[in-house]
Amino acid sequence: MAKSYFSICSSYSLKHMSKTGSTKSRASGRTTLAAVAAHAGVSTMTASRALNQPELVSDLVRARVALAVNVLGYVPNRAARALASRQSNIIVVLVPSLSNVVFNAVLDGIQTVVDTANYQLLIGNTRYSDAEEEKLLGTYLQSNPDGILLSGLTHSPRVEQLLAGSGVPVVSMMDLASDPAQLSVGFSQLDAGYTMTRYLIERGRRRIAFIGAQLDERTLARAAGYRKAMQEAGLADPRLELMVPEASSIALGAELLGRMLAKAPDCDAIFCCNDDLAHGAIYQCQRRGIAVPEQLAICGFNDLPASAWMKPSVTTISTPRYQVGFEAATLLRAVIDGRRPAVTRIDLGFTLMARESA
Amino acid sequence: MAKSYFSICSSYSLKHMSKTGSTKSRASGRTTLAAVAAHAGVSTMTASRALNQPELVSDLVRARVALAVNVLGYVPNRAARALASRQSNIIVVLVPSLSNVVFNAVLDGIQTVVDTANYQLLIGNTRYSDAEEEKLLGTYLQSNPDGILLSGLTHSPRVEQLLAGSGVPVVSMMDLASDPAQLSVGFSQLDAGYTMTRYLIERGRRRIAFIGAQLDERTLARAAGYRKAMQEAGLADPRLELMVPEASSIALGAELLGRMLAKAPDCDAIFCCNDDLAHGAIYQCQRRGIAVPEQLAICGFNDLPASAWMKPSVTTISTPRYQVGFEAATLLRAVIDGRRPAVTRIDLGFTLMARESA
DNA sequence: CTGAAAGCGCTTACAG
DNA sequence: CTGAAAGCGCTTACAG
Repeated sequence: MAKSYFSICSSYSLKHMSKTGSTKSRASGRTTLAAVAAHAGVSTMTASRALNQPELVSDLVRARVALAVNVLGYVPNRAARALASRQSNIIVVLVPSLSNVVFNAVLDGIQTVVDTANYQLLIGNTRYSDAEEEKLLGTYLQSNPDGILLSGLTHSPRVEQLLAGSGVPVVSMMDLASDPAQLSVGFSQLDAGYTMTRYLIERGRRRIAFIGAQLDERTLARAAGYRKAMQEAGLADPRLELMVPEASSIALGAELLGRMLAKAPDCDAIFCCNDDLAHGAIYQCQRRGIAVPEQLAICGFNDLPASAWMKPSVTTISTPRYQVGFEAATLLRAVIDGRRPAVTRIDLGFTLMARESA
Repeated sequence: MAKSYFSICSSYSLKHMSKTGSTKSRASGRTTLAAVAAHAGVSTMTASRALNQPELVSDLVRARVALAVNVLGYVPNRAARALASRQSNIIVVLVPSLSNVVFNAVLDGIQTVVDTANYQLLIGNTRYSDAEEEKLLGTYLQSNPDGILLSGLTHSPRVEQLLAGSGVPVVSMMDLASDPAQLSVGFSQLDAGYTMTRYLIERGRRRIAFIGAQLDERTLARAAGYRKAMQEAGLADPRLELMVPEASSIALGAELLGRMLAKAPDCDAIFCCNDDLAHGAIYQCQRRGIAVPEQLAICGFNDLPASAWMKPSVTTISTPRYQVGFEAATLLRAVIDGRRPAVTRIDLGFTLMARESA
């Protein structure tokens, strides 16, 4: 099979060469639409139409062009198409992490929508860094994307400037924008933090600590929700907060548990800003012989797969991440297609999963 | 800042419009290199050189072009560049999963290499499906990539055909090719499976089971290594193997533990084809009151972060996934740059992590 | 060190 | 339903 493919290629090359003459050619050597058209005995633009708007072309032409495509092994040149049509069919997605299950699910949701169209996804990992985000956006803007999907509501001035200058439609994912002019899909991170803290208070916990890492906008919003609930209940105490800029991990959770306990030995619950930290904290408790939840309640955020299976299972907030990706991409497509969305802010909510650990 | 940016844009637009005249223009409206050149008072190609080969241009020209770029907010059009230069500066990466920590690390390693050059990564998630891989490759080939990074050694005939037809250099990741003409970076999955099984045998285990999911090439190679060791030791028994096509997960590991125990109640060790399954199996043991490793030894593969922290910690194989990505991308770059690699098969090895669970 | 011309491989109006 | 011409925004030889 591979062999016949090669021979077809070379026979075409010969024809092509003799036609063009042996003068310096800048051609790439790959089969062009012009070659397909010649093979099918139609003009280039008719061949183009047969491929892109087949309903505008006669059955005969469509069949002959299809045959030529197969025989010559034609692969359209996307760069040429993008240049001529001034439409890249590219959607850029910027996420702060690829190793985070949350953003994997978001990407999955986006992919599902994108797969139904002829879009190509340009995925960028900002690694929670403004500088990286600026760099990636600058690079990806060169590809003239039709739309952009961003994680989070707030971005650096440089990013805002690039975005404004490009005029490309943007949808923000994960949290809800206060400005209705900003398209956003997610849920209120602050409300979720508040809800979890209220849950702990209602279960009788009083010295509730908050452990936060990475300090990205979502962690900060969850912390704000925690603080609000603690203040309302008259339980607020700054010594109960431990915020570090390092990346979340199980190892960090284990370490922060120790630091928190040293800082506030009387704390009776720990709200971890995500499940990775919660898992690490629980494993550390197991190593230290601290009973969870009897001595210390521990809860997380995001409901990672392990949270339901661990012993004790982990109380956490389940987040609609797949839906976030799906709805954000759907919204973006609508805007790209020129439809004015009725709702500019899509709240997908969250669910408290009460389990054994808190 | 955003405001001043806008005003610059519009003032330029006016100039541009008046120059072009009000005839039907197909222009995108974005600043072109020609506009930059005009602003700097040089020809378009000199402006191009100032940007791409600054050393070939006078200091004065370089400065004037740089100024024009800033004033006009020029963003190069990648499609135009790709078309004119017949070089896309795109590298395609196809991985079977994005939610797997292993491939996240591989992508990280690739990114590190790619970031040092002006390459753009086109990341595709094949979801362990040949059909998806064919579709993605077909689409990505339209972008005329300079190189391709593939996961695994074997691919469908259609993929092989597309690859051969494109003439684009390919490096295979994760396992080692037997054919030296095929560029590969990874380690022997079979040897790793063999090594783990030998370890269990040497620790006195006799009824060693193998649990495999997904049944991708790597799982199959690990199973082959397991089988080889079991046969050599005269311990082989088909009832000790449980292979299912479903995707690996903690939940599946928990389920398969039950099925394995029902199938072979006398088994004294379970080699799980990856850590997700091992974690699920261990959690299930905790729920059933089965002592690990006393009653049943359980080991995994890949050394996920939780494996070192769980109680019991998990015996597993640590794999050089970041290095795989890094070395594969480095090798691919060398080939793209026309260097003939001295070694076509890079063995990065693996490490057995002996911990509490086995 | 700099430039006029041609061309990369497509699609877009405009005709017929 | 089909086609001749122009153009998208860059870079590549080739000169000077």
